[in-house]
Parts: sequence; structure tokens; C-alpha cells
Amino acid sequence: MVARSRKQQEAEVAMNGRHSGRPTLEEVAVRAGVGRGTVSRVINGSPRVSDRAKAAVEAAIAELGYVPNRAARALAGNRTDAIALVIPEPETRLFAEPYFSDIIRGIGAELADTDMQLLLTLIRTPKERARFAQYLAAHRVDGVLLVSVHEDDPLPDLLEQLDMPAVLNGRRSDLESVSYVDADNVGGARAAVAHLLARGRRQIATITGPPDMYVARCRLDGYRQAVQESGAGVDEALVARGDFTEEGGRRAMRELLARRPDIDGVFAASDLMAAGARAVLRESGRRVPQDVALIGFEDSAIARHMDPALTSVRQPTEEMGRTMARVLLEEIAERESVRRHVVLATELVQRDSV
Amino acid sequence: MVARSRKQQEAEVAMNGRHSGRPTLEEVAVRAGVGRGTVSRVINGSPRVSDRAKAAVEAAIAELGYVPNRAARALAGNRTDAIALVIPEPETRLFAEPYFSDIIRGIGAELADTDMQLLLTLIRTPKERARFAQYLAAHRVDGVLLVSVHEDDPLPDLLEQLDMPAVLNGRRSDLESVSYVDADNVGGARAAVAHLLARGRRQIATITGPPDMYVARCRLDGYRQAVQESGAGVDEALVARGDFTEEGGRRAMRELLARRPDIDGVFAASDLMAAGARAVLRESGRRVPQDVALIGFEDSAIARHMDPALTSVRQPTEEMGRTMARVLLEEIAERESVRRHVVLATELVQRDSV
DNA sequence: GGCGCGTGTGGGAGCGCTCCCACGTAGGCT
DNA sequence: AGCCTACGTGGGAGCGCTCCCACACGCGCC
Repeated sequence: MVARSRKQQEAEVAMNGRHSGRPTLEEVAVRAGVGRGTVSRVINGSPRVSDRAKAAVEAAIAELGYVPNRAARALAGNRTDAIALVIPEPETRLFAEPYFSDIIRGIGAELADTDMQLLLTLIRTPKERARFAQYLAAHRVDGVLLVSVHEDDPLPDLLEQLDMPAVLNGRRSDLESVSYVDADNVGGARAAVAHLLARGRRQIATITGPPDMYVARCRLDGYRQAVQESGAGVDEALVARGDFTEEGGRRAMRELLARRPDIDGVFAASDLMAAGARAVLRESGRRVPQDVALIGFEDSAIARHMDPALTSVRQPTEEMGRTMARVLLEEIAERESVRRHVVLATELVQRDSV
Repeated sequence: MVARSRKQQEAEVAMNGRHSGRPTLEEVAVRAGVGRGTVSRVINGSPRVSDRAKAAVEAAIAELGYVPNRAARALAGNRTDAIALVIPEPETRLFAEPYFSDIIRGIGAELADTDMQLLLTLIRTPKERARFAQYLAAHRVDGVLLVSVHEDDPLPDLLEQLDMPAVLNGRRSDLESVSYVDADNVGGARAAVAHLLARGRRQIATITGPPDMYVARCRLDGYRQAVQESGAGVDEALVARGDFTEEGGRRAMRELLARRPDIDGVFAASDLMAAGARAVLRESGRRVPQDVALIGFEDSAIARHMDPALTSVRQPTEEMGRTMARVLLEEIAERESVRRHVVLATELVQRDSV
């Protein structure tokens, strides 16, 4: 009882104008002539509030310019209203790709009318990974968005173990258990190769990504499917292994030309490798697209600025970002965790290299 | 008194193992055989703790795997341990530049061993700006990092008005009042033009950015200084206005060639404009670098992939990011706000276009 | 031997919310 | 008319910290 009267006194003092800083829920309640609970219900959109009370509260909020205190909310509600976007360091360069930028834009767009915060987390060392694991364990975020996950990345499993809502960009394998949003890599690659075939190319080679990456295998599968659908068999001499880098593209292209000088079309599983291939083709005196048609994947800035401009497979990146965020929000909202797997279609952007 | 005994009972119950979830400061205190205050002091590095108590607390923390609850800290301490990185939407594309990615990497590196969180905030509409202003007013962050600020951007002034620690990347004018970290645009441009002069070029044109951008004026100033230092006067016919886009670069280059067909060197105030200029030069039958030497600014991915690879002025972007973060942390740490203005040197990256 | 100070310490109060229990009050039923 | 339900509501308790006051020691001094 004593405590209660003290509290009331203080509330009165506060009401008398002493108070510094921004208004609290309590002050809104006093102003609206209702209890704290009612204000809270209005703010959180509970249906169990009369129209009259709701209107009064909303007016008071507007007059006072009330903004809820996030920390207090987080503490009382045992949530954070924040999600982490995790970017492994080796990939930070990829950041520089429109790909990333678009994903982030998509995420931002989806989050815009939520009051979720987006935390940027760069993980560059095992030590930082350990630290991030602590973060997770300490429930400092409500969910996690992971981009460019490698097959051996332990983070997704850790997330699953902690029962932390998470969405991957891409997947680690066909059996990916964690929720993910991926592009249709198989379909995109198939469409690219089909396009080359349609343009009359017959000796179509492919430069793959590292075979331990699922995305690389998918793009190779797409190549195989398209070739087989054309009735031809896949000639393994036309498949060269790259590593998604420009230099890797160069090496692979040299191999291919040595094995099969009659190549008239190349599907590179990334724009960067296409750029490398293009350089080697030029060195060898071959013209693009007259002698050899070339298609890349990703539709990055490099594609647009190559000479000739590179035909490439575009992923719906912004849409992927949006979807990732949406899926994560859904997962956070529901209690039992249902995994969601979304695959979005790709599009062939035709330029001058075919 | 009643309240106190109740609390004690609960603490005991908690100690008896009922409790769910992560350990609290209270539990650490019990385990270490000290009071809550002492644990708090150890965590916050207060010197007024005996070595014995400190050791006991640290042991307890390690055993329990204690991680402080951020929300509780924020609520009690009236701070957030978070800073916002604000990116205006029109610039989100710029995100795709290594420039941005490097800045973010720098920021991340500096923040890595702090326990500051980095909040990504994309602002694309006036409505979102208003909302962000509310965020600020509600003290949801301890400080703000602003990139690519326009001269008419109201945000910096708002921040100053709210007395919110803030650091700009770049500045709005010579008189910038808010703290900033900028590259030496004047010096970089001057070095680029001096380089062209040193290679024997005499009719050196420049393609500028929009004149209402301070950075564009700086780069133009650098051009002027270099030309004047060479003993020649600045011929205004050699100055064409661009807008930092590729198309703008094209237009400006056409103008320049129409006015002065004898141009033998071009300094473009951005790589993208250099790319546009390069295309027009090729159309006009001029070779780069034999007929016309070309230098860009920014050293973006485009520069590396142009044909020929573009000589460009590199800004120490990662270092800028690091510095921004450091400066902001300092500003947050001290109570009276001292503005800091940091200008970092640039570097000419020589490739094949000169 | 008593007084004062400084240093290390415990723990109360409170940050601003959410959760939930308990209390009206109005309606529908027998 | 009496009872039960349903809904709208007020407000206590508590989330896990930090801040700070007050207390206990130990030491030096006069």
C-alpha cells in the first residue's frame, strides 16, 4: 500500500510538468483518461477496446507525440523487434554487386511499414561468429536473414538448434531444412542454353562454379537439361570448371578452346567468369558474338559494361529480398515453426553477346 | 518490507533451478557470492572493485555463460548501444558500388570489438524520413552515420537540433557544421589532371558532376588548380557539365568534342561518366589512350572492367568507414559535442586509359 | 583510544513497457 | 427477477538492468 501511494504521488508530480524528455505510456493514459492497459491495447491493435477509448487514446498519442520506448517493450515483452542480416565476410565484396544491393532494398521495402529494425552483421572471423552465436543465444534478435551461405556454414544448423526463425538466401542442398528463398538457377541456366540453341549454336560449352556449391551444380544441371532436351548428348569435354572468379573464367575458357576449338557458344555460370572468358576469346582472335556467343549469369554491373554488353540471366533480386523478409516475419509471428521454401523465376536479359 | 521478503523468496526459487532461459545478473551475483551492484561494476569495468570480487564474478560469468540483456541495459541506462547507418533511397543503387561496400566494411571493422549494433536504415520517401525523425526523437539510437548527403538534405540539421551525435560521409559545403569524414576530392582531381599533364597532354577537358553538389565542385576545383599550376589558363570551353551518370557523361563528351575537337585528355569526375565519355570517343573514332587519355574518379568496378581499363582516383573508402565509426563513437562517449572534420587522402590508380 | 576519511560493497528504487488477474457493467438466458 | 456470460477496463507485478545511497570496514591522524 505504501508503495502504491508513492507511485501515485510521483505520477502527479510528473503531470505537473516537472518531467523531462519524451512522454510515456502512463502519461498518455492520464491524458486520455484511461488506464495503462487500455493504452497498451490500443497501441498493439487489440480488438478488445471500445471505439470511444480508442479514439481518446489516439488523440492523446497525437497530442503528446508519443513514441513507445523500444527497450521497455523489448524487456517486458521478451522480444526485440529486430532482425539480423548476416553477411559472411568473404562475401562482403559481393556486397558491391547490384545483387546484394537489390536484396537489401527488397528487405528494406518489406520492413518499411513494420517497426522491425534491420541489424547489419558482418562476420569475418570465427571469433566473430562465436560472438554472434552468443548474440543469438541471448535473444538479441527475433530472427535472422542469411545471405550467401556455404554448404559447410555451421550457422544455419545453429539457428535451427536454437529454434531461431531464419531464412536463407539460396540453399545448401536439395534437402535444405531451414527456410529459404532462392532463384530458379536450373531454369535460368536451361533458358540461357536453350536461347543459344535457338540461335543456331551447336557446340555450346559451359563454365561452371565450384562443384561444392549447390548453386553451381544447379546451373550445370540446367545446362545439361537444355542440351539433352535438344536431343544431343552432353559432351563432358564441353564442361569446364571455374570458381566464379574472372581468373577462373579465363582458365576454364583456355581449357575449353584447347579441347574443342570449334566451340560456338558459351554459358558461364557467372558474369565475372563470362568476363574472363571474353578476354580469352578475344586473345584467341574469336569475335563475340559472331564466332562465339556468350551468356553469363547474375546480370551484374559488369554485364552491362562489357564490350559487347553481355546477355545474362537475371534473378529477381529485389523480389527475393522482399520475400525473405516476408517469410521471416511470418515465421516470427507464428509459434510452431513451419519451414518455407520459395523459388523465384529468373529472366534472360538479352544484350549483344549472342 | 513485505515487498523485500517476497523478492528474496523468488530469488531463492530461481536459484533452486526452476528458472527457464538465460542467466541474469542476479544469478551471477548469487553464484559469485556478491551483490548485484558488484557484478554490474565488473561488467562495466568500474575500477572500484577488489581483485578478489572481480575474479569471482568473472568466473561466475564464464560458468553460467552470462550475456547481459541488452533491452534491460538500454532501459535502465537510457541508451541503446546502437547506431544507425542512414542511406537515402535514391542512392541505394550506389550501394552497389564498392565504395559503399567498403565503407560498410570499414564501419563494421571499427564496431567489431565494441558492442554497438549497426542499424541499417533506408530512407526512400518523405514519409519514411518523418518516421526516422521520430526514431531519433525517441532516442532509439545513440548516434547516426549518414552517407551521400545532399546539400538540401534536412537530416543533418535535424540531427544537430536534437543534439544527436552524427557523422557525415562527405560534407555539404565548406562550412559544414556537423562532423564529417571526407576524401580529398580537390587533391585527387588535381593529381589526376597533373598526371595527364605529365604525360604530355595539353588539351585537357573535364566532365563535372552536378554543380549543386559540393563534391562535384571540389573535383572541378582540383582540375582548375592543376591546370593553373601548369601555367596555362583554364579554358571554359574545356569544362562540360555532367550529372554523375553514364548518359550525362556521353552528352558532356559530345559537347566537348563539338567545341574542341583537339582534346587529348579528359578528366571525368566519376567512373560512370568516364564510361559514357569512352563510348562517345569510340563512336567518334578516337582511340583511348592513344588519341585521348581518360581518367575517372572513384575506382569502381566499372573502372576495372572498362576496355581499356580505366585509370581512376581511388578514395580510401574502407578507411573512411572506419574513421566515421571511430569519430561517432568518440562523439557519443563525450558529453559536450565537439565537431570533428576529417579529410583523407586519395590515390591515383594507374591502368591503361592514360 | 577516538575521530575522521576513503574504499569496497549490498541492495532499494526505478527505467517504461506487457502480461494478466480481477473487477465492474450490460446483455441474454431460464 | 435472478443468474450467468461476455466484454471492456484498471492496475499490480515484474522483465533485467543501472544508478546511487548507505553502510561497513580499515587505516591514518591527533
